[in-house]
Amino acid sequence: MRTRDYDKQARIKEAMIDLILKEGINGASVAKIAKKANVSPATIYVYYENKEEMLSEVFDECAHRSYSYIEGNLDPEMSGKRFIEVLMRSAYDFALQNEEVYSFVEQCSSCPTLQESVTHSKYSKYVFDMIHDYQRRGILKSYSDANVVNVLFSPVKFMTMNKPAYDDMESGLNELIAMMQDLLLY
Amino acid sequence: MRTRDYDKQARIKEAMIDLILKEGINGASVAKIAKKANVSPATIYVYYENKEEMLSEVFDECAHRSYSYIEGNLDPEMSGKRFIEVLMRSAYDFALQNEEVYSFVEQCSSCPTLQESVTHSKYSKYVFDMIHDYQRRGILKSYSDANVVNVLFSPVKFMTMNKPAYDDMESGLNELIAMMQDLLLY
Amino acid sequence: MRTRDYDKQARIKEAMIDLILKEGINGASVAKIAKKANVSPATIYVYYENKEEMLSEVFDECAHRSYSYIEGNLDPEMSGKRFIEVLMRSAYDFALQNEEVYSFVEQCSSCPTLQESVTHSKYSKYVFDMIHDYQRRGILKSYSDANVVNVLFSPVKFMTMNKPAYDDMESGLNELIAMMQDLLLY
Amino acid sequence: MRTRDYDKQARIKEAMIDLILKEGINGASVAKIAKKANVSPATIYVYYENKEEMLSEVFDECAHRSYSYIEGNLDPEMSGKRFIEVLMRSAYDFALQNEEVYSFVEQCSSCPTLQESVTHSKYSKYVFDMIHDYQRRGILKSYSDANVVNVLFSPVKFMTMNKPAYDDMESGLNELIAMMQDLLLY
DNA sequence: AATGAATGAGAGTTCATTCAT
DNA sequence: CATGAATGAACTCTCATTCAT
Repeated sequence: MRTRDYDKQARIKEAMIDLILKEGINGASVAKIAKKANVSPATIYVYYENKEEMLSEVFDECAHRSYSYIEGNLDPEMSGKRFIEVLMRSAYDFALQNEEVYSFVEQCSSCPTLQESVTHSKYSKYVFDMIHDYQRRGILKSYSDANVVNVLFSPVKFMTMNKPAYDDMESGLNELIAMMQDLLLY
Repeated sequence: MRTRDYDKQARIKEAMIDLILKEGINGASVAKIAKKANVSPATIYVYYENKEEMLSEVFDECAHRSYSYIEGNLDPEMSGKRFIEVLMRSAYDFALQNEEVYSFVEQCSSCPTLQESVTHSKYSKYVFDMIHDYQRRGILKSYSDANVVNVLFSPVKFMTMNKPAYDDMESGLNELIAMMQDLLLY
Repeated sequence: MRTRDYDKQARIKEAMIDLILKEGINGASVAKIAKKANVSPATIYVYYENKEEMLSEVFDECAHRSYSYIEGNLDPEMSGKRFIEVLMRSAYDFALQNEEVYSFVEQCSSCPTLQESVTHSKYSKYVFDMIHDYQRRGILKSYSDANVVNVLFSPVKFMTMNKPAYDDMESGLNELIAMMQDLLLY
Repeated sequence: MRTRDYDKQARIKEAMIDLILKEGINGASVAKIAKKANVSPATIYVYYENKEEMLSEVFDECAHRSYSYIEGNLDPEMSGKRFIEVLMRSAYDFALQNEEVYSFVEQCSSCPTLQESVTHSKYSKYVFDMIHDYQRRGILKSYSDANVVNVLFSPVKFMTMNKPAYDDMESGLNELIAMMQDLLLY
């Protein structure tokens, strides 16, 4: 259990994410966030210059959490096949377990006002380094970075956003992983 | 009585899409839309029950336009290789030429309030039928419908939303097409 | 059963009264009235100059219905005691049976905009004539017209508007009638 | 933080009552009230949740003021005759002097939306206690509470609302008081 | 006579933000 | 640092009414 007056900023972030997920980006007004976080609206402006900054900071943190999770599951020793599987499955699992955060990030990504702050560092250097390594070692086919990342992540994202299209998510994911292993590995 | 002015309705739709794209979904207020369309705010409510209905109706039309464009470029006689190329390139071209509409559709897709009206008929029956046909004729590998559609469309979408990740869009697209031909065809 | 296209004006009046009673005077917008009466908003302006005229005309008719009902129960031959009883009971019965109309009239009475058109002829000449007759014949005490009418009607109105104050309406009314007979008759 | 400005709240209340009386309940829009009270429309929502709450709160206060005034003129030592006179005259005086408030309360009473909050405690316990006392002492006839209150207040109310029916208000009131003394006292 | 379309004005309410303490 | 009060601007939507057929 958290202490009664734990970090205000954390409470604000949480409240914000919560509200965005429950009521959409429009539902997350400063007033509502303040009430949910149990602080005054004015207090929010002690921590953030304005609402846009709030959004982008919270977004960054969410994205970071996501990368960390994926990276935490990776291991430079694993085979190319396993690498692909772990990467895709991690992204998928994270999306399911933290559906909130993921959907929040998605929502921000398509909000024009935020797009600038978003595109930077969308995928972690760590993952790129591993990809390059597998390519150098002749395990991964030498497609362009952008497209490798693209086919590894965008179809997973598609799955989570189009669940109704899939009869069985688990086997759908397995098939997708197999497809990408087939496509990217020698 | 006055007859319904369908040009007016068209102007409203256009103004709406325009504004959403320029200022995001939040920037597209009824008042602004009305001003841009050169009608009174009240007039908008002659054509739409409320703002949500506006969004979803315009969304539907946009989605429809997109499918029509893609379908218009397809031809049952073409080879499997060409089918994949045309499909992906059409989706990409449409996204670029009608960047407005495409991005609008995207934006709506990640707006919680609209998600219900969105998932239905996301991809056209016509395309599914062609896919099944190619599969039956042993040209296309027999992956599940959902995943075939997934890998054909989501990476293209990814491209248009992550342009900065690509040095050269054209060659990026070509590579992507080649990858999918490799993946899906026998 | 009414014929399918019976008098439009009647339908408008009814719809209006209905709406006022169900949703209050503010709930009775021209648009809603039109929809309920199954006519176009514009049609209403064929019959009435504007909304105020509508209100006052409908009000007048309601008031008239009320007087007619009361007058219909009176009979010049009856005793003073009976006269008072019939007058009060009629007013009360009408209020209950036509609670709608009565409450509508009340509501109009306290709407400043309408007060001018209301005060005239609030009580019928017929009733006044009977009162004068009973007074001339030494049956009714010779209080001023205004006060006789006042004590005969306002307490009944009070009852209908303060039902919760009464345990049993019927016996409350009986007592009230007895009181006024005691007060007004020699 | 800024301290609540109770003068501001008072100005809002006053503005509201003022407007309701001059232009009716419909004429008292939030914007107009705000302008008259010299505050921003948004400020009103600092003090009241919504317009309905505004109305009912202001109504309550007005009703309270009215009771207080009447009670202030009563004295347990006075004779039954005097009690009736003071009660009716106070009600009448208050209605005239604070015609605004009184008419406002009336208007609210017949507004369907407010009727719930209105019926409670319409007449003060203090007055009831005095009535019971006079009855126990054999001074006041033992009619039911509801009817005693009814005949003491509703005719006065009638007077103030039907002034044109009276040639001379003062003598009209005197007659009415005499009538009720006659009716209610042994 | 009758109507659906159209509208300017305004309704109640919430917004992101600043002020004063 | 932290806050409730305060706000102008903007929000979605409805109003009574008129227009064009």
